[in-house]
Amino acid sequence: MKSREEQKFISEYNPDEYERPSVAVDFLIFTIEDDRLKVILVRRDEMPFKDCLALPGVFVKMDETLEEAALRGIREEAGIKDEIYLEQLYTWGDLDRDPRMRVISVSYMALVPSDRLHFSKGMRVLETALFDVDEIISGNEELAFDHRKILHYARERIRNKTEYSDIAFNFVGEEFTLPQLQRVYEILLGKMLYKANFRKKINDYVTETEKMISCGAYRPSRIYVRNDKLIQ
Amino acid sequence: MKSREEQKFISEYNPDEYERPSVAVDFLIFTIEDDRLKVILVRRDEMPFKDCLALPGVFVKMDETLEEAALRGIREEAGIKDEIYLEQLYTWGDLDRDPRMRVISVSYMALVPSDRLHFSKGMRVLETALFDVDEIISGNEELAFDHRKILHYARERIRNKTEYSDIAFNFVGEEFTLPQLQRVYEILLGKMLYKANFRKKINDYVTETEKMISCGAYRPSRIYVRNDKLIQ
DNA sequence: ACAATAGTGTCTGTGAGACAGTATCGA
DNA sequence: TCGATACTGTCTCACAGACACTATTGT
Repeated sequence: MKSREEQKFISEYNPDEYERPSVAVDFLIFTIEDDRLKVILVRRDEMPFKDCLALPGVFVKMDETLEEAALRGIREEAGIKDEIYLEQLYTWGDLDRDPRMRVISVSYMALVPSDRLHFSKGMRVLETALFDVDEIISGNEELAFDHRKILHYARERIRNKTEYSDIAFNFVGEEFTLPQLQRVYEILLGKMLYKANFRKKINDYVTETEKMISCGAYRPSRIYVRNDKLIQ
Repeated sequence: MKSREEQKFISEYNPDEYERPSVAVDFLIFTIEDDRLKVILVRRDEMPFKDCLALPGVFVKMDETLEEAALRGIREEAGIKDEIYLEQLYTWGDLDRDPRMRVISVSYMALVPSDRLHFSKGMRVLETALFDVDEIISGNEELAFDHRKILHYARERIRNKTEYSDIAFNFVGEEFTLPQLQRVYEILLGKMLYKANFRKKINDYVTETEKMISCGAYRPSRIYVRNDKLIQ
């Protein structure tokens, strides 16, 4: 039997000698559908939190990076082949996150246009579907683990970054109209915007094409592309 | 021997059955000293990267949260008793970060006024000292692991948040003069500021006191405090 | 012609940046 | 009185916000 001092030394400096937490990656796949910000959630088919909604996630394997683990899970869950916007959000390490054992979760968020999503129901899950983010956050339905908190954190991050970055572009395809893009901004910011001001603001980030599109009736819109897509 | 399919199933869904990475917390303790942004680094006394500079860090114990692990390490390393500004930065999970084994590192940064630091040399370390951040980042000295990348990331974060938040206040004490605070902003942003403009900008966040202070010679400065400190 | 959506011109207020000026100390 | 630092007033210009206006389609 080792002395208490030796034990302390070992547990602090030699990670081979003491218990390790599990490391998971949870991912928030956001999209815009029917004029609402939505996120992919799964309904759990096992304990704990059976029948509850949860963020999809995977455990990190020894031969993959965190981002690779996230992409693997996202590909499985949402059937996305192409390149997508992926950003590490935050790492959650509370002791009682998971009642079974100590799990540290690194959360990633992906922003995708809705037409790129093709999800199939995953294993050990009752359903996989898109849910209205605001309704889930302020609703009464119980979410598994600390996933409501994570979703709330991500929602704030999106709102903030919409103000000072161009992440909103990730919700539209390569080609888009300015009314479409403005609608995305309005949904993310939760407020209406003036057309003229919006166009002045994003003018430097977009380039007009020759193409027009009639979405429904009335005057058609001009199709634009992102500037950096052109430069490449 | 289990079948390949069974193996896959287990490795994906039952974290008890497969190998886990180690989880560490690395912390960047920043302060301002001699008109420079500085960070606490240790010189390693063991392999790998023996004699190299490294960020201080600890392995996360099973009975402490990530933030508790960071605070424990910071208290040991920098002798800080009081409450300090602490912010999670990013989680680094590349496969070859540590040549010995798979280590996932959650990085935290702390911002402290220099008069609160009282560091003693830690165990298994040759020295613990403050280093000029810009010199380390652009210098030639080898840093252990991916710690130069982490330091660079933190430096950018500080610069960005100085623009749109009040984190700079964490480098001064409870009481401060506006010339002192302006100097902090200038160091963090890497550029000179106009007195009048600076004062207009921060006017809403500070409250003047009756006290004055003569730092050296010439006209003394008025002492200010943060607004939220007064409200509490 | 009219309804509905796409797109533009312009006024105003706010705030950052630049700089000149005044105030108060020690020597 | 002078040098050095603390502090203030104000001009300019860019830009976000608000709103009115014109343009182009389908019915």
